[in-house]
Amino acid sequence: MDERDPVYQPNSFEPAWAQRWAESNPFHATDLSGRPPYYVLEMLPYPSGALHMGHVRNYAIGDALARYLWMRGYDVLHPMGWDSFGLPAENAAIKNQSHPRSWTLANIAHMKSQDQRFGFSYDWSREVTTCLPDYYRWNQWLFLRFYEKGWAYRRKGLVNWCPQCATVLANEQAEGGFCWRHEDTPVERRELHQWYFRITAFADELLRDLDRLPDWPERVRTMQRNWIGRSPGAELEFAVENSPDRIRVFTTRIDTIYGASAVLLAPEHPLAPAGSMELRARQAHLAPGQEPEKEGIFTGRYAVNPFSGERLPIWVVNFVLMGYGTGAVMAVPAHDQRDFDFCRKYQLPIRAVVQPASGLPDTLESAVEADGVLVASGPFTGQPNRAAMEAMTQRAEAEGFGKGTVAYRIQDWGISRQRFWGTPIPIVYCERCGVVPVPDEQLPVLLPDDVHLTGQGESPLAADPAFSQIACPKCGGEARRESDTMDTFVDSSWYFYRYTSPTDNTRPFDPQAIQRWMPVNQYIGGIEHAILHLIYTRFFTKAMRDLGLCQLDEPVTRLFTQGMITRHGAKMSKSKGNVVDPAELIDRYGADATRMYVLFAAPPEKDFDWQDSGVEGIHRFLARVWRLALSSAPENPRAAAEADRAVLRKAHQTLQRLTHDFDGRWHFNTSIAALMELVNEIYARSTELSGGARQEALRLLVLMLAPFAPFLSQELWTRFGHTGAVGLEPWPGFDPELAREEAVEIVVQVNGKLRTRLAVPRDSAQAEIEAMARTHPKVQPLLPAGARPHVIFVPGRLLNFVVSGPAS
RNA sequence: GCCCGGGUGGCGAAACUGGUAGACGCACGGGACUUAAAAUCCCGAGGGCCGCAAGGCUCGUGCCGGUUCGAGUCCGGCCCCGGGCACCA
Repeated sequence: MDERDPVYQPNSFEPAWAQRWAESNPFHATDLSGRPPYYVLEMLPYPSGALHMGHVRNYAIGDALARYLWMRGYDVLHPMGWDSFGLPAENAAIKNQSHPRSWTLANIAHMKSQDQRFGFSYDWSREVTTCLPDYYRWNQWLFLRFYEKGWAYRRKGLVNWCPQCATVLANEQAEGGFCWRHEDTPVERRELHQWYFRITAFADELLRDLDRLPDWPERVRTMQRNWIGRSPGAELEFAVENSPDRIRVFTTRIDTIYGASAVLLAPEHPLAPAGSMELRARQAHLAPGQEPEKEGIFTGRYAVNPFSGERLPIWVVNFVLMGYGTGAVMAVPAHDQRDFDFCRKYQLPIRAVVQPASGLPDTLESAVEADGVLVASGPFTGQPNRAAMEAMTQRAEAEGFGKGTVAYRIQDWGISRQRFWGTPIPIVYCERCGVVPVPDEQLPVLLPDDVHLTGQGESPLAADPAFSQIACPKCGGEARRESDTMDTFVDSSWYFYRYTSPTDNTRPFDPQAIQRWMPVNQYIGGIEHAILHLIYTRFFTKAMRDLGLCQLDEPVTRLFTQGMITRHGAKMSKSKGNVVDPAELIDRYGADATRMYVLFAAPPEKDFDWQDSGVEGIHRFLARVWRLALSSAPENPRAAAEADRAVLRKAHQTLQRLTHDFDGRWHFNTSIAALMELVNEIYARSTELSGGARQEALRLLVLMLAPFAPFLSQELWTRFGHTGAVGLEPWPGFDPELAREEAVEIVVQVNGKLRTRLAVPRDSAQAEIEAMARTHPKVQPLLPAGARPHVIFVPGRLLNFVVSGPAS
């Protein structure tokens, strides 16, 4: 290499370091050291084949933080693993006539090597792969504990079915009536036996504890609040005329019951007459989010208002949901807009029973949902409606036809999937004994090695007699294994507990390791997991706590949601052809430049649009550092103390800014900008700098680059003659004395308008500055002679003369 | 419709508690080096107007208004973009 003009060629040294790190695993959390623990976690990826830019952004953020924390003296747990069950592996297996495992493990190997090529500081000794029996046996074990508690149960129910996936979807995965993987495929409803996790038992706590997560983004907490959807109200029983049937109705507005005009049933309601589903069929082909016209069919039957004794016609309508409340409501058109629209269309009576302070119009043109005083409400007339709610609920309870209750939008989590590549549900069905859990000592229930996947029809495991036909663990008689597998969101609900003791083969995790590492100090991932994964994992924590497995209420203290990377204004996708492949960028610019660019382009929480030319700029910057560090320093006989001071001042100011950025908002774009400024300063002063100052500035620069450009900083650190990992060096402390600016620029304003700037020594007194400013040719003519203008002085910043009247 | 974000040069952005708007970078222009180019190093640059020039004046952070000596930042109203939820009784 030419000593005078060293050329920055990252690919000449990055791979060697990557390999060395892969072998020596320098960033392993020790459990033993005196350092305080810190758990930095990035969401584990699905091994789809190769890293994409979204991964790179996620990991570059986490890695900068993890490396910084190592340098700050923490014992950092920074693990990585693979969310490796799931449908794409099955599809690939069908295509390649192979086992899903081989495709999955090959992808993992490749993506792991990419992670290593990027220099991410993962502790690879803790790698967790969810599709391996070592991991999924604990899914099964946890399932059995849940089963014992009644939190895992089986029932027949209407489920969301995606014809593309050929499997069931959780409600969370079927939002808006479309599959989360196949956004154009409408979800069908099927009735199947399914296993459920009783997440609703924790709904209240999941909601309440959101208030104990101040370091989660408000956005995520709001989304979870809405998703849980708690509504306090009352459940009331309506008798049906000439029938023993009862209809249970849920309402949040019991106060309006004297204004009820009808009882409305969802088409799926057990008392809805045959043919009611007709109403649903007609709304099946609407785009998501489109509300169909309200429609109903009168059943010919009547219910009795338990408060007024009034006869109310029973209708089946298309706008009542079976999955919420009781699947039946009372229609109070005067005080609910939906009921209003419906009753007006079918000419049912509309009677107001709550009069707001502003009064009621003669004819209602829309529902009145405001609070007020009850009218025409029997004995409750004249009461404020809020107070009446309580009184009426009490009466319903006293007379035994109702009670106060709370409805939730969230429903139990259906976890059964009719797929092969997932955790087998450890249950056996015996003709004699019924549902029999697999005994712990028979775990894991292994997935068979020889499979014939077709992608057609029912569950692949059901079709495999070697798997499904077994002896009952209880009576030894003929029995059948459950052939469904678990939703992969089960796998990701507790994987980060496993990182703390990944090789424990006696239990899912070691409570002592949990004690040291959990909760996760900092979790980093995409906003798309705001509800699914992040609710499930909170649920698991609470359930495991109640099982005595850990003592945590919440799994994650701080959550950071990174922004999306788009290109040409759209999310990167193969079908749009706007994908940028990280591997190509490494070939061209190296790993350092690639990961540093995604941090430089925008603050990490913001979306940003990919600019191809941007990486080039970072590459140029790193090359500039390279040349600066490795060119032989010019002999500077004229070395000036002033230059030395200026450069060291800049270096310490940079340190201050970086430390601040890391400890605060993580605006790494400005951290990197500060590093660029420092480099510019060293360049500008290089001919007047003493050797010692130059060396010290470069030392600080290389240490500060370590969290962002680990390869370059390690290479330079080594070439400077140090041994060992630069990433484990202590983060330099900044010296406020050195960082302090000696001269400041004071802005001089007249009436708030900038007139001039004065360079003054740092601690100049106001009187001194004021005297200079008054006589300044730009200022003096604007000050009325003889007058004493009001002066506003902000030390170190500005001086403002306030003169009344026109300033000329 | 409801709930969050967000609107600043040609572009990505910066401005932390109200105090120099546009740091840093991309793209661009000029210069140095070179036979030449690339690379590199240095310089320039928000718009408009005036000036041969040094320089000066003026407008400017989506729009309208307010508070303040002073507003990108605070308050009120509106427009636009992105995201989430959406018949939840």
